[in-house]
Amino acid sequence: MNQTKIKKPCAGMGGDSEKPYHHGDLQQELLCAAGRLLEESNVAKLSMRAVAKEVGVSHTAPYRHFKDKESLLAGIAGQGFQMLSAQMATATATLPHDPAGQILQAGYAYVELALTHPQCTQLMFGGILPCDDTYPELRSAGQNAFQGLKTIIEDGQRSGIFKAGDIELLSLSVWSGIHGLTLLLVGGNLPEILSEDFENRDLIRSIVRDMLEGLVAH
Amino acid sequence: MNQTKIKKPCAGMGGDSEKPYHHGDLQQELLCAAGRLLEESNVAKLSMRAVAKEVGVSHTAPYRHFKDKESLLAGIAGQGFQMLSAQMATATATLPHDPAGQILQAGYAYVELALTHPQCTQLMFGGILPCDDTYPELRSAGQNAFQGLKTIIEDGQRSGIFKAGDIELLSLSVWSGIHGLTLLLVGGNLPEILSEDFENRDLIRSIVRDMLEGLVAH
DNA sequence: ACTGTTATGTTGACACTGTATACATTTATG
DNA sequence: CATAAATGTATACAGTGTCAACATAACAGT
Repeated sequence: MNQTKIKKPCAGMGGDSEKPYHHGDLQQELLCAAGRLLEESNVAKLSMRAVAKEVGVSHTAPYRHFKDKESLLAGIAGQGFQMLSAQMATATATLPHDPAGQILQAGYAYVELALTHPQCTQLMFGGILPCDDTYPELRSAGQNAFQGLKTIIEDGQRSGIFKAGDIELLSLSVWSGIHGLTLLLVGGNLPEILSEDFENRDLIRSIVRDMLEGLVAH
Repeated sequence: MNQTKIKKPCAGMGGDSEKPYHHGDLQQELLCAAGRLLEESNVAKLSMRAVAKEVGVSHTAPYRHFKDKESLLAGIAGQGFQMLSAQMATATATLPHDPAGQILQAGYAYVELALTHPQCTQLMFGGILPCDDTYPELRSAGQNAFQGLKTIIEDGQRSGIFKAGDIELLSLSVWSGIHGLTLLLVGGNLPEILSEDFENRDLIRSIVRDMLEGLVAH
């Protein structure tokens, strides 16, 4: 058998100088494979043993890197939060002096990332992972993403575009709107709700416009 | 053994005239017990066998009433959607001619119901149940709840309080905002995000105000 | 270079899960 | 009362998470 062991580092993160132990970075490979399998079905059907098999190790090998299944799931969610805050940052950076435009761009990014990894999104916000401080990485990652939004709001207030008010509360309004639309889309709850079929970007644009202008008539 | 078989119908729905078979309405009792157990942990840890034991039947008895575990979960979610649309209806009814107030009341009701049954809420919107038409009851229930919101918006437009525009899109804006806040609260994602501790009702009021007035300065 | 310690991977076992099948019992219906 | 349908039980099996015992590879210190 001329089948040599292939090392695919799977996601960036490392040059090939370090491959400290038997396999090259099994931990990362497990996370990656688990994320892939997760999207192929759903969190309830993801099994530790299937992940191990996918990577080609014994069914208990993952336990050297993750205390239990929940811990592996937390790792996947952590990756998701990192991607989220990265996406939000680049979306914001594209329109340096247009807070309203930044919100729209962030909305696009948020929704599109979530729709690319719907099961991961559900995992990040879906209450399977405990809310307490069991996995501190998760909290800090979420906080990081929110910080970007606060900065947008603050900029908008300084330049007189946005109304005055508690920055965190205003940011929460925006976050809630985008987050709610995103989870309705990801959960597939919109077809049952909207009689017409809209493009996702149209929905986002509509919601962002309403958020900016408000509902009341002038 | 003077231990007679106790019939507890558990949730309204029936007079005691009909108790068609061996147990009195095992289906409903299973749903009820499952909902209870669900809230005690989370959907990943809810087991069919535990539900059966809780009700006091053999571990295969539930399969006479639910095709599989997913079907039982769908039943729980269905109950949740019914409660939701009922709550929304009564919340709306309390302030007959005040669309803005109705939105606020509906928001209170939405959030508070969700926080009373957090795991059920996650189940309703969490992507464990399939999005397609496998469980039609779910879709119709969700549609029903959304209909109430559309009526509020329509009333508000007719009385000149709300701006003109596609009713479904405007309703979606409101729904998204409330839904997003709700799921952030239920998922425990807010403590990691807000530096200060707010009362839930304060958050809802703040978001509803922002939705009505908009973000832009006048 | 040898040794022991640590990090990592494997094998085997166990209790528990979802669920199919075969059987038993109760109720409804003729 | 007999028979069919509805409902509950007993048993069995493959798949799951995870623990304990063992194996090996990398490293640290002599």
